[in-house]
Amino acid sequence: MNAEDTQKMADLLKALGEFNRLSLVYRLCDCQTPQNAMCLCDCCSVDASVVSRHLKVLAEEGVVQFEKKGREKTYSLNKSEIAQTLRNLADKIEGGDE
Amino acid sequence: MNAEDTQKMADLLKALGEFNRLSLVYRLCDCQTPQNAMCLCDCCSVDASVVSRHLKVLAEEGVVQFEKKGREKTYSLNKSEIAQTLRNLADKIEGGDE
DNA sequence: TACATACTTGCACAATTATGCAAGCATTTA
DNA sequence: TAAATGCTTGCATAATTGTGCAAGTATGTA
Repeated sequence: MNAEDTQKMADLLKALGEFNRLSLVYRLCDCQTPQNAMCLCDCCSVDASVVSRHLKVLAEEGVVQFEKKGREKTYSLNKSEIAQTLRNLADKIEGGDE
Repeated sequence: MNAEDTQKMADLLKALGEFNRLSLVYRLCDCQTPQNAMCLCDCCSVDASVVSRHLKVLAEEGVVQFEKKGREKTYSLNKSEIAQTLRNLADKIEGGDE
């Protein structure tokens, strides 16, 4: 495993490894439709600006994607991509590629 | 998902989400036998004291386990447990439990 | 006993991070 | 146009984190 890929994986895990960000991810798990940021604010008891920044981190790491709709931004999980990445890590840890 | 479980999962992901710690995990992936800390030092270019502290974090989160052997400590990955936890997260994200 | 090896711990420090508040921008509505 | 809504950004701050060095402990060896 080269350093670049290791860093990328670490960055993803770090993005997921914060309480409020993970809460946002869990919240999005339960939504069938994309949600705007104000709606997502409900799941963590922090300022809206904080939620905005956490969503930005998640978007930068490819965990969520968003669409701009008027003055709203609607977010959804990149479910299959993130799930696949986590499963690949699980496989590697369990020794599936040796 | 309750707050306690969310925090626990976030703590695990945070433990994995740092470059040198993830490097240690990857290194242990490739070892068939438990490795001592000095050997593990090779995979990250930081002081031995730093490796010691990272291994402590990984042990606290249950990522690795160790055995004391004389003046050495030999570390190994909790492969199946961590792999299972990551797969559960992947399943949840992909919506497998709805 | 003296020394070497394997690790841990205390201290200091720089860098990063999470946060709230206030002010900003963009868009929609009255 | 004025006001409301949804979100972002700048600033300040407290807390956390990663790191190296030096000194410590514990165990093995000469």
